[in-house]
Amino acid sequence: MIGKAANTREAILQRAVDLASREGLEGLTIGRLASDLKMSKSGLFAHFGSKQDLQLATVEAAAKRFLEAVIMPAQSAPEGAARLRAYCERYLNCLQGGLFPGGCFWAAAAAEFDDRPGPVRDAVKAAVAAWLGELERQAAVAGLDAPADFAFEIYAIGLGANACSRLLDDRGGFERARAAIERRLASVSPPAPAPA
Amino acid sequence: MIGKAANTREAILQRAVDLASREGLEGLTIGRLASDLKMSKSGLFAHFGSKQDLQLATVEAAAKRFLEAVIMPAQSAPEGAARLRAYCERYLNCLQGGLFPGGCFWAAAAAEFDDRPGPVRDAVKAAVAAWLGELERQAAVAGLDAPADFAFEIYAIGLGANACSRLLDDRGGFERARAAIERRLASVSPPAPAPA
DNA sequence: AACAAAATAGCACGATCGTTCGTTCGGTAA
DNA sequence: TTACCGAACGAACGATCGTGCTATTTTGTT
Repeated sequence: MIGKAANTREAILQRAVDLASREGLEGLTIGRLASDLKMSKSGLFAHFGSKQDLQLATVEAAAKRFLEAVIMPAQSAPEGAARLRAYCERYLNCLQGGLFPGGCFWAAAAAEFDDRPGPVRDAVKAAVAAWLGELERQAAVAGLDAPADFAFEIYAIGLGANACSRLLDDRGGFERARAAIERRLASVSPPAPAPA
Repeated sequence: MIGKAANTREAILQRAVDLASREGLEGLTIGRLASDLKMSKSGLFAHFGSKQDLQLATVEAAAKRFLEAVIMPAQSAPEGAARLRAYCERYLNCLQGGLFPGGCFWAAAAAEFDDRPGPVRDAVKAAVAAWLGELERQAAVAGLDAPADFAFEIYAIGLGANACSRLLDDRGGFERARAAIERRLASVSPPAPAPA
């Protein structure tokens, strides 16, 4: 046993990601988080030292959750169009399945911190840029003629689907997103065959 | 003259829209707003009666600003593809030109309130739905085969361009957005001729 | 110029924010 | 058993939040 602090910290961060996806990284309050976890404010606070450090750790935990739910499971698909399909399908499934209970963490964090310079913004920006970069890389492998344009559109469609379902209560946005993505991929790779 | 309160209220709301586009509708604080305008908190507060009413009035003022900068000027273009082009061009120009100094007010408000039931969320939702509805209507007039899908994509691309420029500091997102939109419109209507 | 009404300021309240401090508890090592 | 150390706690700090009250100033009407 190397210390139970790590476990506690992990539990705090999982809850923090959930809370932040609903209330935002700023609306994520130490008192609220502590009472949710039945801890004292000060006991929780001691794990981080400042609210900004808590926010940074929360962003990191959200990135890990996204990585494990979307990126890693898709690594079994061959690079290129197939992996792009795996990424998009998993991303949309995660939105629908509630990977983040308050809607896409990154959409919320991006909107909240895009105008607040500082380490938190930098961390969010790095995570989103990595996602866009990976999309672009796979698009290049797939042979799309403008990989950066494609990555932009995929990213935008994800934002749209998230907003559609969360704000407008229109779950149909997911299907529209799937169709829009498939429309672009079909030009370089035929759609996956229907299961037997 | 029926009272100068209306003028003061208007000045407050203009500043409130600016502030909310940067800090969010919740980060929009009465004290901050008052000191920005060199007013007392209570003097400002008296115009609204509650923070929620201030937020609702701010949403309304943002809708008016958007209407006057994007919707109304485009009414001179004939309905259909031409008006869609006018909408999109004006929307993107407004993002670039700083109609809202903190990036698209609606993108920020949508992300912030999509999980907070209440009158503010309803107002934001209504405004976004109206924008989407108008896009869909014009897409139908233009003869696109799936107007709702088109409206969704336009909306998503707007969100993407906003995030791209605000979070990623990539102004190129605007050009990508223009290209993506034109790609869809070109199928039913040739691009506008280059000026002589 | 006097007066009523409207608009703004001043002040204080309870609550909550992030943060600090001193203390207590539980487990490990000597 | 005793000494110790990391983890969590409870109380409190100053600041700021939204929100009431009561003056005071400004405005429009006579």
